Amino acid sequence: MNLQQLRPVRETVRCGFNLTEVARRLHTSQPGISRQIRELETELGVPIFARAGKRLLGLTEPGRKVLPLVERMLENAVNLKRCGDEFALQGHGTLTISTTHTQARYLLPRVVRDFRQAHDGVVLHIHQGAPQHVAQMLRSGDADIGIATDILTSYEDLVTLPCYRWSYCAVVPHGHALADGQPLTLERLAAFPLISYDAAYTGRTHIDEAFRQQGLVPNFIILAMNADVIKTYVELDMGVGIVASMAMEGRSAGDLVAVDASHLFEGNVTHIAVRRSAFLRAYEFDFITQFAPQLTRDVIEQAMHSAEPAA
Amino acid sequence: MNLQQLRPVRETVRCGFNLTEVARRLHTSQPGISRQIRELETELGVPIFARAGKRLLGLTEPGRKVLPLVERMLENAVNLKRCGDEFALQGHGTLTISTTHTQARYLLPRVVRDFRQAHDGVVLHIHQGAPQHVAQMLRSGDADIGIATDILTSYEDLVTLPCYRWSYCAVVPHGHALADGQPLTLERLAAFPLISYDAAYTGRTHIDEAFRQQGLVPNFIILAMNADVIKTYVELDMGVGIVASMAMEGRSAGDLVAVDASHLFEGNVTHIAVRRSAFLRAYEFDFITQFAPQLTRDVIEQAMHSAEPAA
DNA sequence: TATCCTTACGGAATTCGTAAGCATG
DNA sequence: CATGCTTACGAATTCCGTAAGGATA
Repeated sequence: MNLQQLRPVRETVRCGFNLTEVARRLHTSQPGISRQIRELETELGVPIFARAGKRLLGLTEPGRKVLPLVERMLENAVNLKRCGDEFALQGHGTLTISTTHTQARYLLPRVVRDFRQAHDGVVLHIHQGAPQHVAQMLRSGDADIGIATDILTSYEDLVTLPCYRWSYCAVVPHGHALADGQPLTLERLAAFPLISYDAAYTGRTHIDEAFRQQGLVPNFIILAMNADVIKTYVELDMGVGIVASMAMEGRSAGDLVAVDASHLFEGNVTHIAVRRSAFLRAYEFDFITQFAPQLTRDVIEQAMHSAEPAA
Repeated sequence: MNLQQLRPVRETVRCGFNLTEVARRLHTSQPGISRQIRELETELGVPIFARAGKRLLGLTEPGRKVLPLVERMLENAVNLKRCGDEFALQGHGTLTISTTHTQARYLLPRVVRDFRQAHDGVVLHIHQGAPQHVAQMLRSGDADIGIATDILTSYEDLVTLPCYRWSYCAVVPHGHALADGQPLTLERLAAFPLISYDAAYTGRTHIDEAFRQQGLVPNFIILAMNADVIKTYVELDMGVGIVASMAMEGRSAGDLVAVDASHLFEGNVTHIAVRRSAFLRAYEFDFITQFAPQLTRDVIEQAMHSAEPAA
């Protein structure tokens, strides 16, 4: 058996069973891929892929059983390499974070600054995307650490740790009727055209839920993907923005005013996640602890090695 | 990286860092071993073994970190192969049980008979040894399933499941003073020369403990490794035997009489164990369930995938 | 001096890419 | 006929065992 034979198998599934594309992705020839797959199949004694004539259709029953083991194997190989690198490169390395806009824009800068100071040999990649994209990057091994709200909790192969709780605030232009110092209510909010996050993002469900429970129908006129866009439209006086409160920290001095709305909507919890079976390098532990101080190395390791809280 | 490079590393540790012996054990040449180790070290970029000149002394610090990953990798390779075999051989295969004498002699026969009936293509190996030997065979991958009392509980890489509780009985020749129908007491027992298990076996600690707590000093004249030996000496009228009660089931009709002692000594629990990261074939689940009906496939899988009950 | 690891070298086996073949939508 | 997988073949590489070398107890 050979690790060379495993990569094509994993990639074939990811590429929708098109060997030509697998070859392209793995930078090798298509017959090579074809052969390695068949070699593994002969060695294991079972067909992994279902074929119609010369075309691959999907996984066979043994294939479905074998695939997770193949993936585990490949992940172990990466872990082994990483473990070596940690000592070999002594603090140098790469760290890929996948996260949503809100985190990347408002929470990470401080953490990243401190992290760079402590680990100036580590090259940091920060990917930004929708929460489910974050999860996918983590699971495929394209990212080491994922930071997002909610969504990450549902995957068994990820370990998801709560970091902190946050809530929303309304954003209005200076002198707006809602900035009169009176406490905000859902009724008052619903009277204005609203601008907030698109449904796929940042716990929008909690916003909708709050209005629904009060029997109110909010008038969302723009659904944006991040707070910067929302604020831009608010500045154009197109409506009242509802954004994560950290997007307005230290911003009330500008043209916009933040009005606390934490009592109106259920709070969201930002989570940080890693692959359960990943080998974390020392600086990865450091990063996580810097992002959420209560998540010390011990806490993280314990969470990774313990089971799901009721699967 | 290559699986060929990993095996020598694991074996080197097991052989006490003697490459010549590693080569012998892996049926290859010594320079080959030497090279593969160095190749892996170069690829990882760190030395795995500490060397004094040309001699290997032990693991380096990176080596200690790398070793468990190497072992996991090799185990995964075995799992993958097994997974294939399960489909390819359709019910054929091998099952290696490592267990203590008491289990092998008195409990397993019934289970093995039923198992063979259900899986006549599976070749069954039954190894017998001391409890710690059982654990060792399991951990090294030389056995698939281990059955023993107590000891197995302490390893993190093993999943240990309780099967049933048992206790002791005294064994005396027909017409012996202790076979008078009166309930047995520790005092009465201590008055006779005793024959029981060697300290390394089958929960001897509970026997010693019971006497100690009553301030009695039992007079053990023979410490044997299994009940058959003990019974032989009892038949020669050399003393009173104390054996696991299942060793006397359906035996009171012979020359020997069993006298219940379950109220005198704390009960022992027989455990069944597998490697936590093993891939269990269908017939392995079957075997376990046949040995302990409450251990269904679901129960076993849940235990394997969940964490230790407080590490 | 015996043990034990490394280096050197050459033959064997494996690997891999190109080119051609063939089935299918 | 375009796409997609397999087969065929030859070059390049890798692998591996034998033999010699050198260090250490």
